[in-house]
Amino acid sequence: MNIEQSGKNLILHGVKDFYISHTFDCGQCFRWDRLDSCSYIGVAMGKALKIRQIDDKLIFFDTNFNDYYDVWEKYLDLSRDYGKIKRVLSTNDSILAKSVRFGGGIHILRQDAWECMISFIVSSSNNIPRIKKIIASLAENFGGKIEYMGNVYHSFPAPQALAKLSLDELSVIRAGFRDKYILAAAKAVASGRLDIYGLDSLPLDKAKAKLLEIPGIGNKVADCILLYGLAKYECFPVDVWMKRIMEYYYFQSERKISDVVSFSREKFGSLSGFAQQYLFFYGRENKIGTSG
DNA sequence: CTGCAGGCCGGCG
DNA sequence: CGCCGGCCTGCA
Repeated sequence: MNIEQSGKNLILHGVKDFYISHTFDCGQCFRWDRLDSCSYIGVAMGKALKIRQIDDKLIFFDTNFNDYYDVWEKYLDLSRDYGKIKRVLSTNDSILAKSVRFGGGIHILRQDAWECMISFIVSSSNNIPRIKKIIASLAENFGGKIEYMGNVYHSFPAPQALAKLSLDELSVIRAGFRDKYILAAAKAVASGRLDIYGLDSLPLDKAKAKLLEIPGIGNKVADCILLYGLAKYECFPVDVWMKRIMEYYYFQSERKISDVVSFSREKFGSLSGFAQQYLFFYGRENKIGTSG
């Protein structure tokens, strides 16, 4: 992989095991919008970015080396050897082998843990279009302005910016019953009671217990925060979709969510989170479980 | 118009 | 413990 500046754009050549369409459409993030078949625009880590992929070439529009190395390389997880992960997961597992072939460009984004926490609180009993709308509204109303390529975008608001709001002020984002959870989470982080960015240095069980103290965060939401925001790759978040997908491919009958989680973590070990992403993308794109 | 969406919480047996 | 109804809102 080599990188060059071309005018205002940055171009990465020789990209392997990464496709933006796989990565942005496998359910882990909510702030990227598809512009056309090979381009997306989004906001992450306080920066806006338009990105285009043509085969093994990635174009970062209006970006410099500093932003690439400080922000995007880590966020997009571009320095990890996904080829190795895919080989290990594909061994002796024909379902995963197919999933990996199908969604071979998936990366697990290293998202901001705080944004991740609020995003997955919002995801509870909700659908993706509305989740995206609520998070966009949160940023537009309470986040900072970002000027980029002649347009204005908005960063995800800081904990302090949300913690000082009343329920009434927050109601503009139309989050419904989740509004009180958002405020509680913001207050916990803003006050220092929850050191969200320090959780990655704790053992998994300790970190998870801390998250579960926040109202609105249960087992599934906690696993999402740990996996997508805190790089705890042994997590295997199971929502209703993953439950159906695992039942369809591995059990051929119904299982409790807790049993699906323990089975998967036992089977996939430290690569559980990666396995979950490949299976989720494969199952959903093949419409597994869309009607029972 | 009823039903329901990428869960969580609280009450009950 | 496990099970189940209710929850905001928007959209089919």
